Amino acid sequence: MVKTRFAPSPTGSLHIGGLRTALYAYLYARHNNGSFILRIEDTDQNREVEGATKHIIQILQHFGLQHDEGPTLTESEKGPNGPYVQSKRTDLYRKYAQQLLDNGHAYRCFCTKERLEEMREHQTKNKLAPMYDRRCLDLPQSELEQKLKDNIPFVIRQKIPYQEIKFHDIIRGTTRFHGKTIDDQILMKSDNFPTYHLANVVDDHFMEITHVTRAEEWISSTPKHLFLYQAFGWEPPEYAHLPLLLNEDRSKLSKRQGDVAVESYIEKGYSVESILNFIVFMGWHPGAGEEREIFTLKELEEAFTLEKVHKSGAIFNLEKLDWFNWKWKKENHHKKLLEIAKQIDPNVTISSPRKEQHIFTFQDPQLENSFNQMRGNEILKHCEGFLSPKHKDNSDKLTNALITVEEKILRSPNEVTDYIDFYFTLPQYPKELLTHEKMGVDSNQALDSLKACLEALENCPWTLEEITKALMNKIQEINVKNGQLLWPLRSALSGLQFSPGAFEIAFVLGKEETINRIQQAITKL
RNA sequence: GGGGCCAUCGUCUAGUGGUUAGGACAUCAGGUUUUCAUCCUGGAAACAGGGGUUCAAUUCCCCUUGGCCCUACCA
Repeated sequence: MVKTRFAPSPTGSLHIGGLRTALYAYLYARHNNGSFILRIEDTDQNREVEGATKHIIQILQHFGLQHDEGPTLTESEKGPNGPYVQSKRTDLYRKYAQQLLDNGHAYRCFCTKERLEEMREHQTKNKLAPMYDRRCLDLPQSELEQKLKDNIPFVIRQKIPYQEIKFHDIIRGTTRFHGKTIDDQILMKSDNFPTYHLANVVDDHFMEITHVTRAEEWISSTPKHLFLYQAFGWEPPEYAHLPLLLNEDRSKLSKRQGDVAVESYIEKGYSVESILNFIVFMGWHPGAGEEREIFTLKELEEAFTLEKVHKSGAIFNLEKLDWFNWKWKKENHHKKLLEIAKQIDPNVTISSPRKEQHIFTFQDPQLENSFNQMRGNEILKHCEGFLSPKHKDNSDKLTNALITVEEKILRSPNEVTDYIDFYFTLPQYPKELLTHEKMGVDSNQALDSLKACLEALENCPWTLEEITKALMNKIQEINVKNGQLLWPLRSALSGLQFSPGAFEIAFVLGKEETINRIQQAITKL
């Protein structure tokens, strides 16, 4: 059975690259009806961040990447091969470190950090590879015993065999290394905690991991791990080294050059689906003949194979994420509106002048009202967190206002305040805004048009339909082009260069405020 | 310095020993729309370079170049 694992260290919020690594491991396990394990690698006590483990579990859960074995939110664990937190397994690592010592595959090293530093400095200066010089490899028995008796701190180093080693990687094929180029790795630190290399091998073995999926940066450590498997006489797992996620300048994706915390993308309003789709395609593609652009998690589970993962890194470019997010939200929003409309009025007529845009015509204006109310609530869900308090007071007005900027909110919910503020406060604007040369609106025309609007709206019942009808009739009556009347009206009502259409704005503002704004504009001209 | 990995439009990518090298995002132009957006149509845009192998190479091999990763008592 296939068994994969995600093994993060709890050093802070989950990195977006880490999420992708987890996703690939999860998908591969599910694709093969295997299991997916979460293991916490907290062997560096200095870097551990309080609450990070919980945070990681929550994020994985948020994305639906349920693990079959590992720690849980209730601080218990599930699975037969626990504990799944390395700091609780230290006895195991000590036992196997001792075994390595006994078999001559490892040795104690008493060198101080200062000496190691000096040695490295010297090597670098002489253009040599910085590597441990094995001074402590063959310490005479008496000296060794004396140092132990004196309680001199030591580490345990792996004795790397000076021989060639090759291994197969599912993504990259065969790679060769020579032992002579590999440093004698520290396996146990002087605080008696293991390093990644030892803990990782021991755990993967006892947790029966069949496929190790991890980032490319681990390739050069793989021979060390393989030598360890050799020393223990264990069967190594299959490896798949994943391509890196890159900064704009092609270096490894880092905090310094942008946001890498998964959490912050969730906070910014990116949906689970869009994040998942975005990251899964940075480094993988199902191959020829695949035309779907957006996958559900289930569909990904079916489609995913490690063989189709790419070799080269991918630049983490947010433009596409924005597109995924918007596309997904839009589709879902319109699906939902369709549902709601049919629920409210089974006889509703729906026309679709454009792709994924619908015009709903209800039998009864009363039904239309309740539909609009629900529609507004739907939009509100997308932007609630970004709404400024001063817009929250008038709920009817808010609902209608939101509907007029629906698409824009789906695209960037965080800008909702900018989109709707003009409904609540008329911006200061120059009188030039009311004119438009290309459309044939000079200030005389603007004045005439606005006065005509006043006439048209004076006795107009205040529904969107009636407002539209009244103004369009007026346009015919005074014989101007649409834009000649509608441009000055729209700009008078919004005070903005760009805004929703004049009819909708008038409807949202209400009769009194509409007339008021038109009159204000007239005094400017 | 040593070791390793990688290389198709700006970005994510499809693809093949013979293709007009395909798609998406971004971008540009035109159209629809009272403005912006949306929507529709169209355009520009890539096989890093040099050698082989071959009738034929973007595809296979080698070299060069470039980028990246590792080179910690971090993972």
